[in-house]
Amino acid sequence: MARSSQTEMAVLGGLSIEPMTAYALREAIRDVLGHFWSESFGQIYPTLNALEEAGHVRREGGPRARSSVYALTPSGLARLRDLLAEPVQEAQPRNGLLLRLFFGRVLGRDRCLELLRDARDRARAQLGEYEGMLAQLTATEGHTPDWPYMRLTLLAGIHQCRAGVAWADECLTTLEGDPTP
Amino acid sequence: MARSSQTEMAVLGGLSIEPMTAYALREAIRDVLGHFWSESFGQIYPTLNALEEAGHVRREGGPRARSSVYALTPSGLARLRDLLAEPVQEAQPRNGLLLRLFFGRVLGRDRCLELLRDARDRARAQLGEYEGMLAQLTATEGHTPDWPYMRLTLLAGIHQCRAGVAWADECLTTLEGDPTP
DNA sequence: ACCTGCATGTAAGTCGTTACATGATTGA
DNA sequence: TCAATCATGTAACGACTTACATGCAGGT
Repeated sequence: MARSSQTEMAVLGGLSIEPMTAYALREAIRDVLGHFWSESFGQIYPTLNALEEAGHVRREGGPRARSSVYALTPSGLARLRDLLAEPVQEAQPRNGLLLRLFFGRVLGRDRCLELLRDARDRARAQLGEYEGMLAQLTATEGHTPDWPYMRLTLLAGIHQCRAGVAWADECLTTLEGDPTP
Repeated sequence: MARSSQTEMAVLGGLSIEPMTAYALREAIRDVLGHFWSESFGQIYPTLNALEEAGHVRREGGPRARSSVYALTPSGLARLRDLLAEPVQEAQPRNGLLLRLFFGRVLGRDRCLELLRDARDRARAQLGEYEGMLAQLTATEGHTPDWPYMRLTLLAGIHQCRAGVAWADECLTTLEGDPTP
């Protein structure tokens, strides 16, 4: 068994795009899924070993080679399908920014304004990045069957950022106009 | 030392609103901070004990009483201020819905459409709840100095939900119109 | 008499990160 | 030759959840 079905899903899914080394897999997860997923080495290596033992991935190059490429087997693809079909399990929310703002009376209004301005600026910067990535992706339309699905996740990031900017702006306006210190 | 500064922050913050029992604290965190924070009993009790030992909270009623109320001490308030001023540490993102959609080619278009419709409906329902809560909160304007800060976090939820609905709608339109199976 | 809700805690287990240890390859 | 990057793994630790164990109070 892999460490968790969520990690297993990300690993099998990554290999369903194309075979690669554990190292490349981690980079791909960081660079491509980065805005909605993350895995660390400490998860990826044990998971790959477990998946190999279960016959869900095939290791080419062997453990002694300087680099081994993992590829999905038919049973691995079936396993991925099963995992993807499982109900979505939401992580319980933990938003450090909102926690600090909620206790804003203790933190002080000025600090809250700083936090909000910061959040807005980061959301704006992030939005620019996503829009650039979307433009790049749009240029390669049709190159891969994964294209429409990759686009979905980028759009999610874009909508989130826009909402973040709008929220921070609205809050800044009301808080700045507030006479109470 | 408490288990983690994040849990400590939530616990001290809760008691900064008003003194209460561990049980009530957990309920308050679930009901009031629920849309952006969560803590379980297994975290709250040990944290309260550690905080009492450190002198940051005072326990009234003692461990033998059927119910003991915890109150913030001056040093606890100072500790809370320090914690709130610490830089926000973002949890690494883990969005199970987006992970599934990203591998949508394997999952199948129909399943993806289901997921999106479901996400949209849940976002809509959630939005209604938040708007109700905001109306309720607006009615008690000025009753507590925490008011403007509570409002911020509710607004965040509302903006998030609206973005979620708009995103799902946009994705549904493009995916449904897509001829590729 | 019994059930529900309030209340307090512990223990085991899962999940995940971080730091450490190691070594090959490649380009400056 | 030296640094950076690619590459593979392990061990220790930390955080958090879940399930369990217990008991009182109040209403039906």
